[in-house]
Amino acid sequence: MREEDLKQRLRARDLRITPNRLQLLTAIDQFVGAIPHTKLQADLASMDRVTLYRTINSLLEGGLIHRASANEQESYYALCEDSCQADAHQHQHIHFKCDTCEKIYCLPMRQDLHLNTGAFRVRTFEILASGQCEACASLEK
Amino acid sequence: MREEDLKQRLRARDLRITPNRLQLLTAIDQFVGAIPHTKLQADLASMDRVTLYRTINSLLEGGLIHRASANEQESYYALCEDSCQADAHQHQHIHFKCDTCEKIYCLPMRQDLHLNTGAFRVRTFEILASGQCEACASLEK
DNA sequence: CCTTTAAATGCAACAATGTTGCATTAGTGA
DNA sequence: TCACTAATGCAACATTGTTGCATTTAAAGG
Repeated sequence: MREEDLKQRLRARDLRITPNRLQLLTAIDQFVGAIPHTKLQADLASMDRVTLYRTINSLLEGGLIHRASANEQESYYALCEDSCQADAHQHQHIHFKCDTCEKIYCLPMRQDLHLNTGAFRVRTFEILASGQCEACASLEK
Repeated sequence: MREEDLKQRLRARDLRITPNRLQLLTAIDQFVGAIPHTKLQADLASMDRVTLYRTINSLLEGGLIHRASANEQESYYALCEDSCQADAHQHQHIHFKCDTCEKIYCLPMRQDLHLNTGAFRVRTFEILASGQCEACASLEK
């Protein structure tokens, strides 16, 4: 994605354009799949550790990125779609962790999932899946 | 659940029966929904912090309990169904977090979910949902 | 019931992860 | 260019999770 596009996204959410934010967005954007926090910290070593946490938070609150869980301690981050609203993320996608390469992918949901949960009213949901990704599967053949 | 049942589960997995393990299982069993780690630590304050971590790990590996993610840092734990195998947990259920009371519930899946993920081969999955639970919904009326 | 042995426990120290306060710097609108 | 507020860096702290090691204990066999 071009830097101008990233700047545009920041402006759209009334977030100031700073070198740190652009660096962070670029790192997230260029990584295939959702990027682990530790990788961000390694890649953006020039940025203060605390600033990284706070910058991530700003972008989360602004709805530019979202956090992908993975049934572990570590957090992963990915860019949001344009359609995401800051207050009501509709991530109708699957966070898929490959058992082989350990990357986290954000896959689109190809069907409308209706969770039949009786009297429990579902507002949002997220699916964590694991298995083997396309790339690793084709390597095995 | 009776203590004898809990002991039986430990025996079935070749895990020694100790007061700590029984305490931990009882705490998890009696809590409505999946119990947060911090709550375990508070309830089992007599148990060493490290021992708690190790005991949880033993029970996880033995397949007596499972971890429920919740798009946050904190881990939650719940008893497994009898059908769970230690090596291949098939938790075809939904981890539902109530926005109001913040409890985590393990809801059964009432339908067979087929995740259409193309060349990505799904081995296991977990669904994290949030919204309003039955109890909180009925209080509002 | 006693002995033996490996597993479980408690404690200390450490490591990793995340947070808060505050002084300084920098982005943005006037 | 100025003024104002948000963003940053640094130090300190808090929380969460891990490792090593000496001691205790569950449970199997005589």
